[in-house]
Amino acid sequence: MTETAQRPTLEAVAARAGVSRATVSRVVNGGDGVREPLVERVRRAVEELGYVPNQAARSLVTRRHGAVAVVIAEPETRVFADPFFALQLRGISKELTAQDNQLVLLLTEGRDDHTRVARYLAGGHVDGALVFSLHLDDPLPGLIRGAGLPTVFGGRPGWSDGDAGVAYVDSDNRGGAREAVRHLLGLGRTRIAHLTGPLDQTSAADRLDGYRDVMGEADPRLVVESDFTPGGGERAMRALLDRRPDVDAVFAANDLTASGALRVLREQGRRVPEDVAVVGFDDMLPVAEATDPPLTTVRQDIEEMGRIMARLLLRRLDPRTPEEPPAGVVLPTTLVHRASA
Amino acid sequence: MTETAQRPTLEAVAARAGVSRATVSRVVNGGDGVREPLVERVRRAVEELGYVPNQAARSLVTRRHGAVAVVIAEPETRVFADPFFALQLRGISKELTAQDNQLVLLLTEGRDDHTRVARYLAGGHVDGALVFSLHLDDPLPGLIRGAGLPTVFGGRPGWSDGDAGVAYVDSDNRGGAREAVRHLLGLGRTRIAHLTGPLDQTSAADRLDGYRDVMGEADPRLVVESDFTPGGGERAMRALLDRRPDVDAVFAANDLTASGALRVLREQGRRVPEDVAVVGFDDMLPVAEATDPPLTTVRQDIEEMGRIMARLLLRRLDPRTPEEPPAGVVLPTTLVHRASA
DNA sequence: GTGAAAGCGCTAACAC
DNA sequence: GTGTTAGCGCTTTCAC
Repeated sequence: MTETAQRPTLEAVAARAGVSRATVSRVVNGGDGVREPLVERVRRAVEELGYVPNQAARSLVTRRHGAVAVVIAEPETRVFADPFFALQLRGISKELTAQDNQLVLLLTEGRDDHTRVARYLAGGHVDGALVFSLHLDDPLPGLIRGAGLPTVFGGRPGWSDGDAGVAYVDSDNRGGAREAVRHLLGLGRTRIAHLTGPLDQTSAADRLDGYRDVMGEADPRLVVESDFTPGGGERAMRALLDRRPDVDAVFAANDLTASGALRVLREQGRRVPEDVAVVGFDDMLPVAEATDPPLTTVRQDIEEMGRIMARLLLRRLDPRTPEEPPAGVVLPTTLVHRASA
Repeated sequence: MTETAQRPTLEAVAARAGVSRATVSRVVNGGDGVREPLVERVRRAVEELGYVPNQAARSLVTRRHGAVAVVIAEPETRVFADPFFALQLRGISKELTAQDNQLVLLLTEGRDDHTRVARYLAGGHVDGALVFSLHLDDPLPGLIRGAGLPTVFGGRPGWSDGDAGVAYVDSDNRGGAREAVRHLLGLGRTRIAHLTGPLDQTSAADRLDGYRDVMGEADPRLVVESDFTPGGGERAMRALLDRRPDVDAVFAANDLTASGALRVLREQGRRVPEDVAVVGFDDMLPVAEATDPPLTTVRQDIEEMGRIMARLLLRRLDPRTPEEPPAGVVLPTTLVHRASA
C-alpha cells in the first residue's frame, strides 16, 4: 500500500495565506463575507498546496455527506442481462455529479443482504436513497422507509397503498401498451395476443392493463404469462400458437420477450409482419435493432428516468426547497416504427 | 426533509452500559481484550439504543473509509449498450460487500469529467480505485496514477509501458481468439476472416493478434476493422463479401458484431454454418442465444473478472499483506459450441 | 470582516 | 482489562 504523502490541512493553508482557519473555511465554501484581497490570497495558497478538503471532517460537523445511495434489488439475474440499469445509472450519475454528489451503489443479492442494506442506510452514510424495487413482495422498501431516509423509487412501487406519500418515477407503461395495441388494431389485426412479463412487477401488470384497456375482455387464451426473457418469450409463443394458431399479432411485454417470439415464429414458418405482426416494449437498442426483422417497439427514455429520479431526490434534500408531499412522476412513451409491425 | 432523530453516540452507549467510551469502542470493533460480562452489557446497550457508529468520525481518525471507487470511463455510449459492465459491477460489488466495503461509482462523460474524477480520487474519499479504461489515448489512467491511490485496472491498459508496475485483470483475449480460429480450421475452413473491434482498445488488438498467431500472414482483405456494434458488424460483413466472396468462415471480435454479420449473411442467402461458419466472442447470453442460429463463441467470465479485481485491490489495501509488486492477472476463456460453427 | 475557540463522534496511546 | 485523554480536520458561534 502506498504511503500517501501527508495531505495539507486547513491549518496549513491558513498559515501560508497568513489568515485564520475560519477565513480559509469561508473561502473554500464559497467565500461570502470575505474581502476580495483575502479571498485571492487564500485561493492562491489553496492552489499552491493542492489543498483538498477532508470530507470526513466536514461531514462530521455538517452531518451531510454529499452522497446518495442507489439500491438495486436483484431478485433475478435477468436484471443484469439487459442494459436497463446501466442506462438508468448513467442518468442518475449525470445529475448527481452535476450537483457535486457522489453515487454509492448498493447491489443486493437475496434476503440476507436486505438487513445489510437497511443498516447501511440507517447508519447515516448517505443523505438519501434511490431505490429500484421490482417485486410486490419485496421487504426492502419497508425497511428503507423505516430508516427514515429521503427516498425516491424507480418504478411505481407495488406495495404502495394508493401511492400516497411515495415519491417515484415511472414510465407510462399502461399508456404505452395501449398505443402498441392500437397500432396493431390500426394494421387491421384482430386476433392480438399479449405475452406478459412477470405479473408481480408493476411494469408488467401495467402493460397488461393497457392491453386490456384496448382489447376489453378478449379471449383469455390470447394472454400468456411470461418472464421478460428471450427463453420465456419462446415458450410463451409456442404455447400461444398451440392455443390460438390463428393469432395475427403479438404485443410482447418487452423486447427480449419479443426476440424469443420472433425466433419461434420464424422457426414455424410464419412471416413477420405479413402473417403475424409483433410489437415489443423498451426499445432496447442492441436487441430491437438486431432482431430479424427489426422490432417495432414502445420506447421509454430510461436515462431520463434516472436523471429525474436524482433531481427529485436532490430537490428534497435541499433545505431551501419548500416542503412538499412526495409524488409520482410518470414519463411518456413513444412508439418506434420498424419492420415487425 | 425528514428531521432525523438524534442518533445515539458512543458516549450514550457507554453511559447506559456503565463503562467508558473506549470499552464500547473496543466491543464495537470486535471486542478483543474485553471481558465477557462487559462485552455482553455493551452489546445489550448497543442493541437497546440502536447505536450505529458514525462513519465520518471513524474515518477522520482511522484515515480509512471502507470505500472503493469504481471508475468507468465512457468515451462511447456503446459501453452501455451491453451488459458487460453490469456483470463486472456485480462481481465487484459481491466481493466488496463481503468484506464490508462500499462501492462508489464514478461514471465519466467526456474530458471535463476527468479533472473532476481526478480531484475526487486525490481528495481521499476512498481507499482505492478500480478503473476501466478502454482506450489507448485515455488521459485518465495517468491522472489516477498521479493521485497516488492504490488502483487495479479492468482490462490490460494500453498505455502501459510493458505492463510494469500496473495491476490489472483481463481475459485471455489472444488465447481465446486463437482457440476460435483453430476451431474454424478444425472444421476444414480455409478462408477464415476476422471482423475486428476498435483497434485502439487492447481487447480488440489482442484478439486480432490471436487471429494472426494462427492464420499467419493471411490475405489482408480477410481482416476488416469494425467497432463492436451490430451495425458495424453488418457493414464489415458487407465489405468482406465484396472483397472476398469466397469466404467460408468468420471470426467476429464480439457477439454483437457477429449478430450483425449473421444478419447480412442471411440476407445474402448464405447458410450458416454450411456456407459460412461464424464464431463470436464474449458469450453475452441475451445476444449469443438469441441469434439465428445460436452463436458459437468464446466465453469470458466477466463477473469473475470483477470479483478478482476487487479481491486484488482489497488485498493491496490490507496493511497485513506483505508488499508485493502489482501484476496482471489473465483469466482463461472457453469456447462455447452452439450451432453457428 | 476576521479570528479564537468549542466541539462534531470516534480511535488509539498511555496510564492505572 | 479498563479508563483517561488527546487529537483527527473541519465548521460555526461568538467576540472583537
